[in-house]
Amino acid sequence: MKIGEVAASAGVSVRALRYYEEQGLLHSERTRGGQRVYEAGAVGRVRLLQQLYSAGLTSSKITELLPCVDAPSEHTTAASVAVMREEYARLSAQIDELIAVRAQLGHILEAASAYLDQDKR
Amino acid sequence: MKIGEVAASAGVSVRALRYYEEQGLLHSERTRGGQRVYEAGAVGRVRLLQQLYSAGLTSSKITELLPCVDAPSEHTTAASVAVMREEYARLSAQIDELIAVRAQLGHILEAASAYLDQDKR
DNA sequence: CTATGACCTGACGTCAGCGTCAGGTTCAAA
DNA sequence: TTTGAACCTGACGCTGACGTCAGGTCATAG
Repeated sequence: MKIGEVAASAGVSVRALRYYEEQGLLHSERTRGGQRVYEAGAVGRVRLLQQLYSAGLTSSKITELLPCVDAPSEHTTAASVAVMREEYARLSAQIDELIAVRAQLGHILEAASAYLDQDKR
Repeated sequence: MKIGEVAASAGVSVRALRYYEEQGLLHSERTRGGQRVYEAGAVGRVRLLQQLYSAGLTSSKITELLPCVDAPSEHTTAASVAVMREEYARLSAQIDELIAVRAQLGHILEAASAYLDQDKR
């Protein structure tokens, strides 16, 4: 697969894919001419990256974690497990906070909707 | 209250408070000399802002929502309710995604921990 | 073989939410 | 009245994840 196809399939920009490679998060072969060629798994990999990014992880954190995902046996050190525990806790805290905010928004929404309904009568 | 006290109480920087004001999210009176003076409620307001920011809302979204929070009856329009519904949905989606990511991380962590334990024997 | 669309490598631009520095003013205690 | 901590307004700096433009190369359909 060429970079454009991967980008389209994964729903990201070509620039993003080059950026991921620059960060060491995505690997590619090259043609004689120097153009990037990806294995089929690349699309899934990119989707995973997107998920992790949108979960608030930074490139460097992902860099620390990916080796464990790729080869759990080879690169699992006490340090990487510690990083994962940290991120797990951070994620949990963030989730709780988001849920609290959503609940608040829910209350406000309810009141607002009721107000609008009443207004219509 | 002066800006330094509010900052300390709310656990944010003085710069952040000025920024919030610049964005129209936080109001203050002024002394004759031009220094900011806040009501007691400001600290809670700032905490709310922090929550919303950490929930991934941008200043402009918050700007759209705050009037509804402040005066639910006065500024509740169909448009603002629509914005709130959008944000509610976005939040829900984000929460689901985070939970999924956390679960993945959990699996990896489990495997990694097991591997380390086995290694020790 | 050639044309043209996709790809390449720099390298600078963007946007948000502040940090930080400069240079000057205000306030409250002593 | 003085002094020094806290405050003021610009205005530039920073970080991360890309967007975008320039100038050139590659690949493949016709």
